Amino acid sequence: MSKYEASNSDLTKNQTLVMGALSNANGPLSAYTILDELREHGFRAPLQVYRALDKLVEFGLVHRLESLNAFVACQHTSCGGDRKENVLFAICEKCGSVQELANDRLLDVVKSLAIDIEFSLSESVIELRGLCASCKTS
Amino acid sequence: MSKYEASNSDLTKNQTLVMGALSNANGPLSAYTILDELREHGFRAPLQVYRALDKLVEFGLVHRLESLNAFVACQHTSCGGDRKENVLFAICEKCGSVQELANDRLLDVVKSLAIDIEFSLSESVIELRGLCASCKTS
DNA sequence: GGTGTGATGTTATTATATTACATTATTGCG
DNA sequence: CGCAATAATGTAATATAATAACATCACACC
Repeated sequence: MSKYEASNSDLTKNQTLVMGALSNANGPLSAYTILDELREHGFRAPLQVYRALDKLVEFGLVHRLESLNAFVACQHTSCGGDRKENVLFAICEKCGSVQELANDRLLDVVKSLAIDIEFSLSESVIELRGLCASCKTS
Repeated sequence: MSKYEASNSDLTKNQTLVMGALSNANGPLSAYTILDELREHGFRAPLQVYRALDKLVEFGLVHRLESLNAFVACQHTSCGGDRKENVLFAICEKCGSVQELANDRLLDVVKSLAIDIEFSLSESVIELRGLCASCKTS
């Protein structure tokens, strides 16, 4: 199995459980929140969660939010391809919702900036903090 | 003292010590690394470091790197002004060096993107990962 | 001199993540 | 099939990062 061909049906038992927890959630979850939710399914230790998360992130099915130390299910209809690293997030500081975006213009600017400073770019962490559309008005 | 007027001479004893540790370092330091370096100066507990860091970040003299859980001295000749949040970082995954940048074009794109999705932007976390110019060639 | 505010000290605790090692499951191949 | 290699899992312990709670100290200001 190529690392780009992983689909939900290929996932192992633990990966499926973690993916399910993240898919059911309406926002990002911490590893320990996932652990607590999965105790009823036999999870006992953080490592069971972290190992599953590592693989899910590798498959592109889950993203790690660096500024939250949390994880969120990919919102693209088909992630796991070459756009895996080309995403950014708008994180609402009021309701905690996360909107995942892929913006070519922004990523082009990032890439050209990297070239300008002779930086060999492997990944961009872009996380916008603020208020989402609905929290902004309420 | 306005929060924009803080200079090194205004800093308290602990803030000065933490600022010194970060200024001497050639790259980012974790709060606990700072703690260890400052034990000889009487530091005993993490909170002494975190409280100083909170203020230094507020003053714009130090930036927090979200993807590293670490802190770095501001590299601008004069930070602490209105550009405080308008910076991004290129983090070398080989040597650990961090280059701080202020790029208007990138930040304009971020702002217009936020407008597009009706997101009220308060802060942008932009951290590029890859290889710096010198590590790239060696 | 008393009062308010900010800084500091200290202990304990919570939150996040990894190391180390043993075991089990699955895959691929002769 | 039987075996070896690889991947996944289980478990305990530990490392790392950050905060809570509470007491005390320093100092400006009236």
